Amino acid sequence: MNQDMTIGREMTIGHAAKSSAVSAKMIRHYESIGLLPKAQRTEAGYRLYDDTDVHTLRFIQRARSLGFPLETIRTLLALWRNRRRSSAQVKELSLRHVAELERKIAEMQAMVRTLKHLAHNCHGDERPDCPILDDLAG
Amino acid sequence: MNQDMTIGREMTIGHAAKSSAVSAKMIRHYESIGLLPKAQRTEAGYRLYDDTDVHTLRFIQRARSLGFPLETIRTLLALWRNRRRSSAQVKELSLRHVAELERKIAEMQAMVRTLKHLAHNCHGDERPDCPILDDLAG
DNA sequence: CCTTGACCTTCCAATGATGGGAAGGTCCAT
DNA sequence: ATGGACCTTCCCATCATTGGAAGGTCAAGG
Repeated sequence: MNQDMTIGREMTIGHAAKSSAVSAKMIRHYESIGLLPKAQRTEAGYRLYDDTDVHTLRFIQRARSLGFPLETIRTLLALWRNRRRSSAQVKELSLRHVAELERKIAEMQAMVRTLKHLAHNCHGDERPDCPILDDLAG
Repeated sequence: MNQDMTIGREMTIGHAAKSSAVSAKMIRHYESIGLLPKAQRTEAGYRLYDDTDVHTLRFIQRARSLGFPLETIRTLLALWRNRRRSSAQVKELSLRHVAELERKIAEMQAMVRTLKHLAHNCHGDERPDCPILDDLAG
């Protein structure tokens, strides 16, 4: 009687999407690249997800929100599932990702510094003279 | 006698690429999307570039190195060529770009902060316990 | 004259993560 | 039975760039 309400938490892709904050489009995509196992299907071909699947999707979503690339997330998922993992591996992956983020941040900060300097020296009025264009023109 | 050496600075795409630090591939691509005018051609169909073209390519290269997207560079090139431009327009484009860069920087910095915090609390040894995975798993 | 190697050409495809949309099938309530 | 809200697969677009295949051109040297 309460089988549908409390036990069988199977849901269609739209519900799994809302529960995990991962779009249905991306859920299908993750399955297609093997990041998620192939979902169960109804007789009509609809994908079905359970709580475990949603848990995995949330894991992916959180990892994406921290900027991890999907290939790294693939490894993180394997480590998460592996009870004999070493935390050193996870930490290593994370710190490499941090290093990559910091590299990109530094790159962008250099751009910002240069641009602010150039813009600071630009009148920004109706006159055509512009140190920004002068810089770009070499 | 010195026509080839000093006056006719026409060169093939490979030379233009080296002179501008823009790859031949990208020069062709920029032409195909209309960022560069169609290059002159030899009878055999080889593209030919002169100093003005190389100047434009360097402009693009420099703008790319400051992170400007190609569509913005299209506008910057038009302003560069327009003697009646207002420096205000250039400054506006630049500051919008700076704002976008700063937005991305802040986003990445938040990721770095979180990841460093998590990694700091991770033993990073052979044990499986890992606050990073705990966080991702929610 | 012919070969070799370094150029050049166009066209197609991949990257990484995501979104948009078409064409068509399914499910459920009215 | 009809409509609307789902679902399916498939293709395409983004952004800037690179890689490669298949083939043409050019200059130097044997």
